Amino acid sequence: MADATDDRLRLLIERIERLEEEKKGIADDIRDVYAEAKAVGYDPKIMRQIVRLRKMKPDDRSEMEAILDTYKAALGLG
Amino acid sequence: MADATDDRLRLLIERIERLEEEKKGIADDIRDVYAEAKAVGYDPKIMRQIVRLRKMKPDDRSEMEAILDTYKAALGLG
Amino acid sequence: MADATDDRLRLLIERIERLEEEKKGIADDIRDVYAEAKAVGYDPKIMRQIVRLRKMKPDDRSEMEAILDTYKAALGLG
Amino acid sequence: MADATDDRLRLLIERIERLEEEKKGIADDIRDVYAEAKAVGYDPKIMRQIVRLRKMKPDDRSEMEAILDTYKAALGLG
DNA sequence: ACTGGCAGTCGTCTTC
DNA sequence: GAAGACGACTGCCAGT
Repeated sequence: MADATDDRLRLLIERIERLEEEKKGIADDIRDVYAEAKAVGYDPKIMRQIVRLRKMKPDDRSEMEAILDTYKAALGLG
Repeated sequence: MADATDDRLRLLIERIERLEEEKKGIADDIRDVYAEAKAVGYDPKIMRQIVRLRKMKPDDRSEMEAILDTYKAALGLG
Repeated sequence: MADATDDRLRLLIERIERLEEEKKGIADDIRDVYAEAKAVGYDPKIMRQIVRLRKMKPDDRSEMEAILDTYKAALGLG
Repeated sequence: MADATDDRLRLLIERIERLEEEKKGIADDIRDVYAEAKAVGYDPKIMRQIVRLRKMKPDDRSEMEAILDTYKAALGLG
């Protein structure tokens, strides 16, 4: 028995699955770019840090880095 | 100084950032579908389990469920 | 210069680090138990599911499983 | 029916559960320390970065920071 | 093939 | 109460 309710759920699930596939495709593309970067000598892990930093608003980033420096100084992490 | 090397890195980073944006867009869409499902009475958490189960190959799923039942029985999780 | 403020931060950090070490020790122990279980033929991944199920209140678990069955039926995931 | 096999599985599960509880206790303690630090004016998020940095071997950390600076310069993240 | 490291996902907590 | 952000955990992938 597959009534209207079943179909509604099925439709929602299928939309999600389609979107998940798309998302996976993009994620794979990202992975490829990092691999390509690594192949020409860049460090993927540090590139990820860069991406993270660039995501921040400049002022927030500056402030964060200033505090970080303070803490590092306090702990002898020069 | 922005030489060719710098540009290569910048290009790679920008490709990644563009892809990350696309990915986030898709993720937001997925979130919306779950929200819509919840609004009509479905349980999003359980829907996620369904999506996970459907991702598996049928044989693998059957086997997994069989083992799970065995373990549940062994522990009185009737 | 290491004034009182520095020391306060340092002390907090060191307490955290000590606790993190303890936590890692426990996590390693857990990993060992799963490895031991695997060595005698149990499936660690499914054991994790069992642990998750046992964490739930019995009534919540029953209800969840009932809904899950309904959804599975609706999608032909017999 | 609870034969020897069942008991072996049960025993393993129970050991895991006990360890999980301990782990959760420690995690809560860590959370408390961060909360305490925040209460006296420290930034927990940045403290976590410090903890991460201190976990690294000094040479690795220096090298990582050097590369990071290079990349930041290349991207105008002064 | 296995172990360790990393990224992505999931759940929690805080904020609005 | 819901939404958004953050941190923790699990699963996956690469390296050995």
